Amino acid sequence: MTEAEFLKSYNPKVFDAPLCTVDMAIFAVEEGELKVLLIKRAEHPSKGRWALPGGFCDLSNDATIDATAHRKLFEKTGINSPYLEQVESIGNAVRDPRGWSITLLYFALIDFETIGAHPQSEHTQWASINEALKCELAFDHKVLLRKAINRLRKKTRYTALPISLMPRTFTLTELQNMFELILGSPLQKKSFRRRIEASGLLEETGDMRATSRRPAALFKRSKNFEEDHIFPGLLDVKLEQV
Amino acid sequence: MTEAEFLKSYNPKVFDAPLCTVDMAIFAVEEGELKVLLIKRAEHPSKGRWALPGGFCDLSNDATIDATAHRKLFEKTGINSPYLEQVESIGNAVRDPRGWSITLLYFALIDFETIGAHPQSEHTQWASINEALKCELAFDHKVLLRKAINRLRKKTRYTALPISLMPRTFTLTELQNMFELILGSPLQKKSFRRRIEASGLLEETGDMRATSRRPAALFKRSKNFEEDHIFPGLLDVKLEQV
DNA sequence: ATAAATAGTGTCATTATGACAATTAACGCT
DNA sequence: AGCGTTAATTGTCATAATGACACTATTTAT
Repeated sequence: MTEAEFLKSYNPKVFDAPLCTVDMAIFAVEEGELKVLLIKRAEHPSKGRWALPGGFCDLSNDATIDATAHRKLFEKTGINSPYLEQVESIGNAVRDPRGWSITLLYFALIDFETIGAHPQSEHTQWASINEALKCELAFDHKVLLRKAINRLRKKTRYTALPISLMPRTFTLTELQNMFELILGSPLQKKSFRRRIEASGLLEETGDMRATSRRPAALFKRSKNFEEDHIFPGLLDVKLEQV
Repeated sequence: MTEAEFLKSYNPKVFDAPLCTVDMAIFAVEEGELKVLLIKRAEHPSKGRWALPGGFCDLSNDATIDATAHRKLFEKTGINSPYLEQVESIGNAVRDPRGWSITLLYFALIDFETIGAHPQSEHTQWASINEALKCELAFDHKVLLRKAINRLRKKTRYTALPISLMPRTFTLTELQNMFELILGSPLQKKSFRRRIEASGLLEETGDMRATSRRPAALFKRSKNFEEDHIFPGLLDVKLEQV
């Protein structure tokens, strides 16, 4: 039998296949808090529970699983090009009452200022991490959320990832606040600035942020910006794993 | 409708689900070369091509995707408890001619000396990384192999992962050779030993390796061994990404 | 005994971060 | 204009970890 003949006679439905979904932890910062987008499930199972946005791969419209993730993100936030990273895939017989299921977990980092909109309604909320982890989330989404947060925290110790949560321009103090917010502990101002400057990831815009005190220089991503730039040393904080 | 009623009437087969497989890059070292296990495909598609070992999740026997990975590893190597890590999931419409498919990519690190057997036959070979990447591997397995190798190399710069490729006891020089083999560049003996010693991951067995020259102290994993121990600094090598 | 080879150590330089003080620039107030 | 307050920015030294490289130690072969 040739491969062409084999494929002609192949029926993918004869084997049991797991349910396959993409779930996303979409992070943003608002009012000095790290928040995650939650959707209230409109249908069974887990109807009425808060959940991470997600859904099935649409085989006829999504070319890749990343496309599915981008589509989900766009449907919920209107955002096209966020920082998007695959965290891990979790699959087992018990996580979804409909049957053996696998989810591809992503996280996205977005920023309200460049986007403008942050939908909030009866069925959509931006919950702070602590709030979200206190909820009874749908399925195993609490586990998923923990994995996403832990990944974000871990990478914040040795990469420049949190820059992707910032608006187009920002001050170094604002950026440091973002790092501290994610890590949950304060950083040394001087060390932080040295790191950032040595990385060459940012450049001054020339403008200043007008505040009630001494104005701060505004920075933006430079030509050679890469969000997961790896610093030569780890930031010395003890992470609380959630 | 209650959730129970919903589930009763739910048919997972009405939606098109992607094919879902687990593929593994199983690494081991032999004769000073980093090798990966390849299987010659017995069936269509890609019949006759070399491929990474893998296969479908067996929903009735595997409780989790990690169980599938462990099962595949055991089937091919007889090994039960290797270092096993999920690398990434790759899914798209074109990687498998049978249709939209997702693979969950893992890599495993094993060591021949503790295991004993390294199957090699007409249908099974341990190929050096360079050989394997020169082959026309089945499906997108060349891409998968690259991803697995790059992950291994990257983590070797800041973790103790390669210890999992070593036999139960080994000398520090042998361990350094392993690191150098993976990284593709030489390391400073002193720096390397300092790092390892400071980590507390290893302890001396008290025995010595008898060689034709000065004997070397044998080490083994200590109580507090953890394969992905993170060192405070990056090894300073420029990685060639494959 | 001596050379060769590999194991293991000593030492200083370099790089990066931690700690913390000092300086600078703006604002509001008197 | 001068002063206090606040936040931005820089200076300086200590500490930690790696890089470079030389030196010592131990074994075998000759």
